Amino acid sequence: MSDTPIDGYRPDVVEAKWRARWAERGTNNPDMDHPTRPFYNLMMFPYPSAEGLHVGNMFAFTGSDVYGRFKRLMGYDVFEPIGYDAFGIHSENYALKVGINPAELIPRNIANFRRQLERIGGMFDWRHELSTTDPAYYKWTQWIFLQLFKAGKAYKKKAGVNWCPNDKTVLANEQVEGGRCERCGALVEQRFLEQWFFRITDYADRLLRNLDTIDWSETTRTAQRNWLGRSEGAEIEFPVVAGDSNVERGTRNAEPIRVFTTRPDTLFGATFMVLAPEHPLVAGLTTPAQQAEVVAYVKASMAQDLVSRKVGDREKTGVFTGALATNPATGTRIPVWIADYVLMEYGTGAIMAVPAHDQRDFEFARKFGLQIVRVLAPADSASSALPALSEAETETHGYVLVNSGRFNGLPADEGKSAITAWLAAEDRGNPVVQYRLHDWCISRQRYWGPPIPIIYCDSCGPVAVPEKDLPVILPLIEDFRPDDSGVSPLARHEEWYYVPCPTCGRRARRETDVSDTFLDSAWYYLRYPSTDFDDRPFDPVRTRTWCPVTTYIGGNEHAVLHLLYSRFLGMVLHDLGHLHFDEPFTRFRAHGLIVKDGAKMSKSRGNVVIPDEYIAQWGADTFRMYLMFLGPLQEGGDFRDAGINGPRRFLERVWTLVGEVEAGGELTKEIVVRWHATKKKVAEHIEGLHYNTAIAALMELVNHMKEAGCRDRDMVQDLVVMLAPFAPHFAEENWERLGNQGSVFAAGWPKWDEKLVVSDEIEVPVQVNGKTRSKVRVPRGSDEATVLAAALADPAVQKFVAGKVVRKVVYVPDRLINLVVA
RNA sequence: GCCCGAGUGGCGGAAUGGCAGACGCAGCGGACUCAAAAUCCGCCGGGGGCAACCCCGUGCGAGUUCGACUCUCGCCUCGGGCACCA
Repeated sequence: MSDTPIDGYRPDVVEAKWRARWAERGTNNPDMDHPTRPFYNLMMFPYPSAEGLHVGNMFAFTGSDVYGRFKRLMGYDVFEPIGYDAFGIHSENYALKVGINPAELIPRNIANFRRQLERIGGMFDWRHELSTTDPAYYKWTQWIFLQLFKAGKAYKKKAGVNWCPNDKTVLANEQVEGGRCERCGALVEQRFLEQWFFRITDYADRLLRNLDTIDWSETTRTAQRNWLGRSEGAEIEFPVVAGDSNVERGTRNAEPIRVFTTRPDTLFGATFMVLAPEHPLVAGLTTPAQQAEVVAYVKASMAQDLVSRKVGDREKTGVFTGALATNPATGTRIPVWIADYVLMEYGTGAIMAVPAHDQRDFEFARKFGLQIVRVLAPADSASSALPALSEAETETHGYVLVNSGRFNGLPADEGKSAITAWLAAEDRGNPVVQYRLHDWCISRQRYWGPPIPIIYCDSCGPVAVPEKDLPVILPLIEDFRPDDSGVSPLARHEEWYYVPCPTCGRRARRETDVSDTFLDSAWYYLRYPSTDFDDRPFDPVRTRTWCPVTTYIGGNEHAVLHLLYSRFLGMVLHDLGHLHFDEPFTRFRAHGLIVKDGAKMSKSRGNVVIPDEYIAQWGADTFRMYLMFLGPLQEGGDFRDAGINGPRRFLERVWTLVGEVEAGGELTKEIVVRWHATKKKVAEHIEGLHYNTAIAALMELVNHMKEAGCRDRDMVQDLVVMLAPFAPHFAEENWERLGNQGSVFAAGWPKWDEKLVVSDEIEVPVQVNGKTRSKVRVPRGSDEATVLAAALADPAVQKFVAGKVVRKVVYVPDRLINLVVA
């Protein structure tokens, strides 16, 4: 009986005990007002789905938590908040599916998320928990809208928008994938509706430039650069022929057509022009003879959705307007066409078509029998013989201008600047920078979001809701189903819809659109430190103390949307004097994905793993260690539950080790070196988010201790501290078992002695002709002669050197010696 | 099509241009046990050899180097993003 261990490792007991202690003692709550070394450790907050957090979420949260806990041990006051991104189409669609109001559904989901997040042992400061659906939160989302509205950064315009006929709402361009709704997969159509936009394009240049100043994952920065889509080129004016010929043809409008091109070097090859069907000049240009055809084409292309129009491999279509324009370089008269491959929302909505050097123009010219003139040729080709093209020649490197008058012979890139300069001198064009980025459409004709705080008055126009009247509460309505009208269901709720005008007091109507979920999440990091203030969105002192976010970890699926919008809003709020910084996230790292059987986890694949049962069976600490041991945080890993044994066995071993400690024993030099080296190595690995190798280093130390029969108390204690970021409950319990008071997180990361990190005697591999043949033991820092002598004395080396001449010796101190023989 | 990222044992994965396969899983052998589990010890890329050892080996093909998983060039495959953006 007495030899039965009564203190075996019981994760459930240990974890429940420490969850309660942390809550009771406020272990995870930093001093918000007087931190000595504030560190804002942020993880992208989750959308509280009905299914709960899956293993992929747990991987990400734990990854962020390990880092926060590590920083805590390194002596920082770490603020690690958590909240819920609970508004949006996703929640609403689910609510529609199950027929329960999201206002009822969401709190349930949140409760489940909270339970899971507590169970996994996150170092969250629950005092600052938030949900975007809380009026105390969205009051300030509305306030932010008003700041942008007042600053002229929010505006309303009628816009061709992506309309999902199934979700019955407008979608942002970002929510359309391959012509289909990102959420439901329905084919998206084009509709024209009044929409609210934020002027993010005003910030395109700054959003791009600042990318060089922030410490972000390179993949994320690249994604943002591509999304911003900067191109340099020229805007060029093509006069519409106003002379007799056009008058005869019946063209009434002689306003010039402006085009944007990135290839001014090919100007001499522009043999026709194409306008987008929606282009305002189309009506005026069209000749009576072409009228019927043009009108029919415009109508047909408007009926299409915005997205399927943009599918690149479609057969080209278009019609001739009857008008002619003049190529400003050649003076030639060229026909003006309309075609839907030219998009109104990019550039000027009109192009000069250079079929010889642009594939789209080439296809169009082929189909409609338009002229193709080559104006670039390989520098080494005979100028006389230019064969007909079978596809557009888009290469520029090594190409020179031909058929381009006085620019002939110039390399393409020089031609670009020369022609642009000439156009500018002639006042027919100028250099221009274009961005692919569009303004951010923030309105949604839906129910489950913060109402946009605007009131429409017949006499005063659109009026901002006074800030004292915020929040505009989202009313709880029975029928939140969107309909086909293009108007939010809120319009059907009359006592909410009609309000007195804040300016004149007459009966007016509320804006019924709600704002995009991305607006909620674009500023939540600002709210966290200030959730205890209800009279301001973010307290200036708190914000100055904690922001910008020190380290942000999240998924790369938000590389362009959320992260770009947050940056934009940061810039706006900075420029309006609300923030002392304009980049919200100093350091951002994208975590990888957890895959299951080689495939991304998703509901549709049916391979989503729910962590609860694993945590119940193995404990949160084992599960955390297992997830972190799978692979590098930034790369993700393959979830196979067989491997969870490993970390559990390891924790058991450490548990046993703690029970066997003895103080003051003699330590071998070797084990001391390993001990110090591990303290350093693990810290470095965690800092670099290489948690898998950090854990491996701890395992190695334990293996060596067992091998050496070492049960040194100090060493075991350091081991427990180093385990704390990964297995926090376990570490707390063992810290206590070792006789310590208080939290292990107050202990600080174990100090290492730089002199003891490396041993005095080392093994140097000996290579002969680059192949390792032996190793020699020499004192650290030995010079070449010493190591060479030792190497040559080694029989294993002699075997390969005997009878040969050593031509060269490469010696890398303390690393390797290579003998080159022949 | 363009832009990122990645290809290493049966599996997850390690390796500032310097001992390829750390650490772990699975597997095999052994100890303990009436037995099993747990635990502990050993083996564990392929080929050859009784053995000491030797040869081959990091998606494929070249190259740079005393030395290449690592750098360069050209391919192949997979994952992700963008895409009629002028």
